[in-house]
Amino acid sequence: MTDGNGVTPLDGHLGYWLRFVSNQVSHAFATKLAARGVTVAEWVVLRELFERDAVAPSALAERLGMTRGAISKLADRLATKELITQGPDPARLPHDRRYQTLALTLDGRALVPELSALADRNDAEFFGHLDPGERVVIEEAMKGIVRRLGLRSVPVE
Amino acid sequence: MTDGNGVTPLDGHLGYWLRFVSNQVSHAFATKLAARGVTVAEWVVLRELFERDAVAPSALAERLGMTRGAISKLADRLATKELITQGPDPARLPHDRRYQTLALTLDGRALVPELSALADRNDAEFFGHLDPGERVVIEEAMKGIVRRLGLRSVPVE
DNA sequence: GCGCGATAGTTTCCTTGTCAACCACTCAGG
DNA sequence: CCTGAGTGGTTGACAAGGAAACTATCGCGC
Repeated sequence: MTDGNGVTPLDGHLGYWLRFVSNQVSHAFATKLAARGVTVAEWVVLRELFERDAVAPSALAERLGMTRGAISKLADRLATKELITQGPDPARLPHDRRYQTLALTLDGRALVPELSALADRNDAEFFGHLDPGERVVIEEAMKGIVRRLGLRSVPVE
Repeated sequence: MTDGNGVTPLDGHLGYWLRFVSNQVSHAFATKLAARGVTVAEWVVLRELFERDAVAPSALAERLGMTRGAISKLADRLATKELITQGPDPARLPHDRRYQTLALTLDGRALVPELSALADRNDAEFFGHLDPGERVVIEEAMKGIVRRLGLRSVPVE
């Protein structure tokens, strides 16, 4: 797996191909989302809030593998777009005023299924032609890696 | 593939898993490279220059899927670290003074095999346990996607 | 009750990339 | 010639995230 120089070519690494394709997929998705005025990171947050309404910023940071600072700014952006609301945690009030809660607005909630359709389309464009066997192998391999290395989210160093 | 809401779960997309793993791989690699004071983008440039000495910035931009502006700044950084040299294109001189050429310094050239070893190790950590069959399926699927969609590099919109 | 450490969130600074305007240079047509 | 279109490279404004310092708040131990 080395060339004449004793140095592995870039594309000799599986990681190279994964990165290449993954970047393309994300980029294509970002373009689709941009038409709706949303970034990929914003989409992920919206999607997360759709599932479990009323989430604490730090919990989001944990789940999404971003820093609390990043979530803080992201939340501000989404609030400005009127897609989410920020407020004190009603479940904890009046006890702990440190906690915040993010939740979808009606607009935000209505938007998620539309964006989800874009995500489906995007995935199909890239992976739709794979035969089910291949698909399973790839998906299981990825899940296996995640499990084996105990990966949670990106920044956990 | 949809949950009760009629919305596909995030992890129902193959792209999600690819991105997840790919991010982890890159992040782990970035950490290893950081110990040598190099970023992933810089590594890719060094690796590219290692193969074909004397490359034009715009050619690099094309190959690596970055803008010319990004390469310009990246080259400055690498030059500051004395890993590459920037100069007029000797092959074209004295004809076209617009062309520039990037080339590794001796330090830069000596560094590549060391970084390559890190890349090998990183890839092995994540993918070393896959059996050869799985590996081939994944790699071929990725290459197939690249070929099928005529992908060249990220930004080609 | 008080103070001190932990914890949630915010803010500041830094890095790195894109985008778009810009400069320098070449060359082809009049 | 000289002008103008095209190309290679650089620069400046901006976006987005990470790291770390900072703020506000809480609750435990004395």
